[in-house]
Amino acid sequence: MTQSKISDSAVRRLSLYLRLLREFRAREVDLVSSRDLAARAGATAAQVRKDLSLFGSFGKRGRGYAVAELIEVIEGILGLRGHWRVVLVGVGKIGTALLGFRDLERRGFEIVAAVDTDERVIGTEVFGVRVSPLAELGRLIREREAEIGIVATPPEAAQEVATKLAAAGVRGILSFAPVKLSVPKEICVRNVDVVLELEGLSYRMAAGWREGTRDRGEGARDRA
Amino acid sequence: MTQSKISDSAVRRLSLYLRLLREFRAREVDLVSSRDLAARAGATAAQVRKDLSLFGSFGKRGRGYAVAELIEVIEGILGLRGHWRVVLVGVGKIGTALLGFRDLERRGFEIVAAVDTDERVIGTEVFGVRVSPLAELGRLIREREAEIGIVATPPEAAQEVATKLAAAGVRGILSFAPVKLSVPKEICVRNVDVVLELEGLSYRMAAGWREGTRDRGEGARDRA
DNA sequence: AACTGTGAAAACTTTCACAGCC
DNA sequence: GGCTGTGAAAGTTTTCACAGTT
Repeated sequence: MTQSKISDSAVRRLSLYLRLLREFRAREVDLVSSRDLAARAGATAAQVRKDLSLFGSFGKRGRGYAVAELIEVIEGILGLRGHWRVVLVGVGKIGTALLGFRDLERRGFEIVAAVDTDERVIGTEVFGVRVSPLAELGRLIREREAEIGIVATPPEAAQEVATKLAAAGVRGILSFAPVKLSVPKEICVRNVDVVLELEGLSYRMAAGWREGTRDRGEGARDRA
Repeated sequence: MTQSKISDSAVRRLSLYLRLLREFRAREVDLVSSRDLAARAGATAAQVRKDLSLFGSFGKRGRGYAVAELIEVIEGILGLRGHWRVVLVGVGKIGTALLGFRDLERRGFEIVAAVDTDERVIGTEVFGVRVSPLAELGRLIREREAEIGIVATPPEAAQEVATKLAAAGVRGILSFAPVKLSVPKEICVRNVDVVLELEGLSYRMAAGWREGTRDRGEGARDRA
């Protein structure tokens, strides 16, 4: 059992490159070198080239990469041509923040339905999305063809919600609950966990980060 | 230049183990095996043992790890004995959600001050924390001895805020803005980026995640 | 018998360095 | 001259497998 699977970090970097490329485009730059991208992404030029070469040859030797073209290529790789329809479960503090976060839609993730269990929220409209009772979750997912579910409930409720999402046919779940969700393995799950990130900071602040800092970024690299 | 630096993923797993250990403790389990932890963390038993052995020998052969003791050990490793004082910059949707998120404090991260530029928010109290004008940021950090800054501002403002945080002496920054922050390299930075996570999901949903799924978790492993 | 701690092997990721092209 | 694409080398992380301990 060999490759064919691209590492998580490589995918993450592609997202990053994509964002940077859009900035370049907005500034009407239309050719970038791996070095340009690397400097801004905090990677090395060789890594940028390698990441891209995992999927094909998109650059022009001696010149660089065509910004507009590379944007399309990476969008294709990441599955971002077109919109994903997203259903939100839990309209508490995080859920509300997500509903108000225009970037999601601008980046191709449209929240097409929201549900909650709290009587006081059900029936209201939050940032233009009507909140339905949890019982409607399955129906809403099927009717609106949602493919991604966001879990923004208290941790105790998360597993039950994930099971329902899976049963109703979503293929991906983004969870803000600090618990490991068990779902059929063809469903992709990711977690966002602020406490975990803060603990990561804490570790580096307490222990490392003095010496041994692998400084990246600006410095000249690649054929130094 | 060799080791001595523990990988990010290992640190992340330690956080995870810590959380699981606390659950075990709440259920009055006082001895766990690497296998128990692994099953719940989505790792392998060997990995749990290796992660811990990077820092010392904390288990009892033939029995397992003492829950209470291991909690203390990991808290020590992660720098979580005692509280970190945190300053929040940006009391918009995300900032407000963070202020209302009691888990932060329970996990040792106390928000001791919050600032914003919006006149309508300045002077109000949000979940018990008074919001001050941005101009006060430096003074507040010094007076309240904040060591971590959270950046929850629009992306355009993030770099400027980060520079101020650094100048005022924080040693760690957690940023929700989708930009690479440049700060003196002794300051540790982490990003939380929901769009990036969704794009990661998108990639797996579009491309992989069919075959090649390295299923983990439940399955028997280690000395199989 | 159950389980840890750990060297050694395997797998994977990053960096190097250079041939090839514009 | 400047820059990509890529094998090969170096480095890192994960897994294996077993000696050692209770």
